[in-house]
Amino acid sequence: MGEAYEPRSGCPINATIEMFGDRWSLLVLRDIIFGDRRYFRELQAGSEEGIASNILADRLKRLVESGLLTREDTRPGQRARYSLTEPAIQLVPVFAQLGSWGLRHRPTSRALRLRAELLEQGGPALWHEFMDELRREHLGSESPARSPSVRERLNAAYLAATNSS
Amino acid sequence: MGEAYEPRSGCPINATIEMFGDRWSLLVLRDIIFGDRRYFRELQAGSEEGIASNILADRLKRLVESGLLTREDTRPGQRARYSLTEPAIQLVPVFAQLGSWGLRHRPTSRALRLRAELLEQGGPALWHEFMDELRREHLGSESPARSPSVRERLNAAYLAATNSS
DNA sequence: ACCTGGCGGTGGTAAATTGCAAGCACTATG
DNA sequence: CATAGTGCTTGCAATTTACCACCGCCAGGT
Repeated sequence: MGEAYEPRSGCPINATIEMFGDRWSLLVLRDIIFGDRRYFRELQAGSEEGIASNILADRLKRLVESGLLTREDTRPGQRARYSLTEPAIQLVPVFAQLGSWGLRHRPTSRALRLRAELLEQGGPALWHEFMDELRREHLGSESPARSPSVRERLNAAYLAATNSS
Repeated sequence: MGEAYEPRSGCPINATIEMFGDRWSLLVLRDIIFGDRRYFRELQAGSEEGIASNILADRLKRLVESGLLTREDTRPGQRARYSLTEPAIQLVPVFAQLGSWGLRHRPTSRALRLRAELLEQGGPALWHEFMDELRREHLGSESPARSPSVRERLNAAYLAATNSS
């Protein structure tokens, strides 16, 4: 994977799977999108699944090469911020469907399930509101911010569940 | 992967990725769902991406173990038919979103792109019609069949594109 | 100048996965 | 009896993945 290589077939589903069809790429993007993690160590330390540092480094590099992330270029030793690109932001509906399927057919923890449930209930309208929010944060687009943000709502539900259980 | 193992985390997205997060599982399901391939050699010979027989055998076994497919049990030497289960049928919206993303952000061939475009234009209504169709074919549920079927429509568009180009 | 802690990684190694080519046991057909 | 077709299985080499420890760089404090 990585840069622009030739896909095995011209099928859109295959072409997508070839970019994300591994155990980590989508999880890294998930943490950036829903967890608002922008820096290497934030991503590593906050990882639910415990990603190893070299795998995280490799995936970040591939995601940058394939145009899903941009990396603020800094001198070595200084922390660099990663930002989503428009293609990555458009993965929100994919995440919503993956989450919906998972909460119906896989064992999940109550707190983490809530995000997927809210995204499902909110439907495409909520997804697009969230995508606009991500464009503001990551692309610096100039559109009015609503409050509370979608992520704040998702996190509030998560926190409420972890405290009350 | 395979049978019911403990997921790395309780996140629905991760739980889903752990089932399909490889380069072949989803493609096998795609061919069964959209290509109506039900037998081992049909799947191997018709594969756009050229799956090897041992990998196909492994993935079919895992998909059966994890409850996404059922295998008609036959005497050895006789061909066995694979059928989708309800969880697998509910992957249709996931495929639709993966296809939509792929045709916007990845190079795809015109003919194969059409299926994804039709699924996108049809929206959730078409997805559910298609899922009902799959339930009839694979689960033997008793509901009235419409004509032409969704798959017939998808394939007709595909064939029209391959002939005219 | 020097230490300290945070920063984004790299290297070594072992395990798992993949892909290719053959072959196998069985059944149905002629 | 031979042939073709069924769903796989077996070796084996090559690649990929993953875990662990460790590294060099820079900023800030003293």
